Amino acid sequence: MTANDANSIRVRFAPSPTGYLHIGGARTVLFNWLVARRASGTFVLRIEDTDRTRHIEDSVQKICDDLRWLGLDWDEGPEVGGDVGPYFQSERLAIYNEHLQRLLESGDAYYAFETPAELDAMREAAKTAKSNISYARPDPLPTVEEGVAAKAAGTKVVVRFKMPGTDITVVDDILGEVTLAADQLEDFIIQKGDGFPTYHFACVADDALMKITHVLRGQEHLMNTPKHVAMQRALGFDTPHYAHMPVIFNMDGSKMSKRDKEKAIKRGEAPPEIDVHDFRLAGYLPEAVLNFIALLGWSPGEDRERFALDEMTSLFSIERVGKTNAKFDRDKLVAFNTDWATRASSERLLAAFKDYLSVNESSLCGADDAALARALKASEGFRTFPDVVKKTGFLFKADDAIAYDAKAVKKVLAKNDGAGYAMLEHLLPKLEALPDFSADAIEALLAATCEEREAKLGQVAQPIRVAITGSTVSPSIHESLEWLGKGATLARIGRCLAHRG
RNA sequence: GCCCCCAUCGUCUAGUGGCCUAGGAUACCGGCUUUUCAUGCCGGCGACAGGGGUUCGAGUCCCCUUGGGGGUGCCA
Repeated sequence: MTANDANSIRVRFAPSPTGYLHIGGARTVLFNWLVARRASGTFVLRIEDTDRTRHIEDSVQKICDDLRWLGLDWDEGPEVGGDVGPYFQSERLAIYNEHLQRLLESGDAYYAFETPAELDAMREAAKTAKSNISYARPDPLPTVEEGVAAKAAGTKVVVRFKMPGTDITVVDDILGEVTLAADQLEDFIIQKGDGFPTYHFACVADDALMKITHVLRGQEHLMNTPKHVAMQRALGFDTPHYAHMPVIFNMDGSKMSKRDKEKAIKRGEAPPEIDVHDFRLAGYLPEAVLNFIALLGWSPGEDRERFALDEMTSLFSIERVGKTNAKFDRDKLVAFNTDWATRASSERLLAAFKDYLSVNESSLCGADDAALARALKASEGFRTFPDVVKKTGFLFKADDAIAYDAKAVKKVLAKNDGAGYAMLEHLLPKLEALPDFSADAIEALLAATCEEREAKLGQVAQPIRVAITGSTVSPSIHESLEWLGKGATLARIGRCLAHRG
């Protein structure tokens, strides 16, 4: 069976280009992608750019980049094309108009002339009247001719879909049957005053025309579905399988919104990661992000929870997607990342680390692969990539660029009448005299020093650490010194001593 | 207001009438390992929202209440 068989599964992810890919959107893509790959079906990427006021430049590029970073590819869509394109809704206006005409001719849609202000007033009135429906269908309905004439005269007109007046039941693969009463369903706009279709209409037309068989989307779309089903019936389209997934929230129960970042900055806090790109910048592994978000609303059972994309693909099924909204627990994500980083091959880790440095325009970008790989190795057990930089960054700096952390200096060097400084003074000539500046030789020297001074290793190692890194964090002291080299080690200790007082 | 969806440890979840004195993960607490920061290992704390039914038996089925979420746009 090939992906083009008439009965094969086709799914889609249809973002609107309003910025980076949101982490919740990533979960939606993932589940769709999993359904497609599991069934050897087709995954379509479609851009819903029908709202010109919200369009943000470069969004499509960014979304594509984020998907690539996650390792989720698409079979049809931007950059790759396909047989049922175009895949940008803004390029499909002629197609929408054709189907809109059918609706107009069959009487399932009609022109409407209310202005936005008038509609606002109607909504207000409905509110005070405690009515379910705010839009009163005109009686008699405007004729097509009246609509065309009004348009020709330059009046902004919209087209509304005429709901059938019956209850509508949606069959959802996650939620089961959901019925909405006729008196809850009012006529809605399918073509805006600017001639663009609304989401409802474009989505229904495209899903049908692109032969989408399964629609997996967020639960916020559940109430839209009866409208979509009604249009499908009027248009003679098949209704695809629907599956509405639970929503992802912040730990405090609020929505995960891009605005959270600005709010946090205003409060002087670090901005939280919200978009996929944020997690990339923050030094997470896409494997960990994917693994973590897969578990938000889905579980394969049997207490299994660590798996890569290929394992997820064979484990996934819509039947096992839950109904309960989830909260995004960053602590657990960090734990997953730590685990994935520990288990990743050195090649994989190096590639991911270089990507991290690159997107952050880090000064370590210029370092060679061997040095970076060594930094990774020396940082084993790190949680996210910033930890690696924090731990090994001193190796990539000039000797005189080391800044001393005041707390570290006080605690390790200045305390006890400058015991740390004294230790450095004691150590400096010994290190200088060391013919072989290897980790083993350094270890032997430090061990001997401990014995002769009746000191613990920490009392010897910590002053050195602060002298060469400016902080109390580095890889093992032996490894650090060997790597730094004799010249830089002596220079830094000398400089540290000179800074005293 | 009206409509719809949901409800197991702080969090993510397993559980599809007896295997549940409710399992795992993460967080938290304690201990061990350790030259720093991490990691790792061991142990502990910790939940079926409440109330009615149904049944020999309910976390699992039904109803009500409460709580959370969503919809009610010329946004998607």
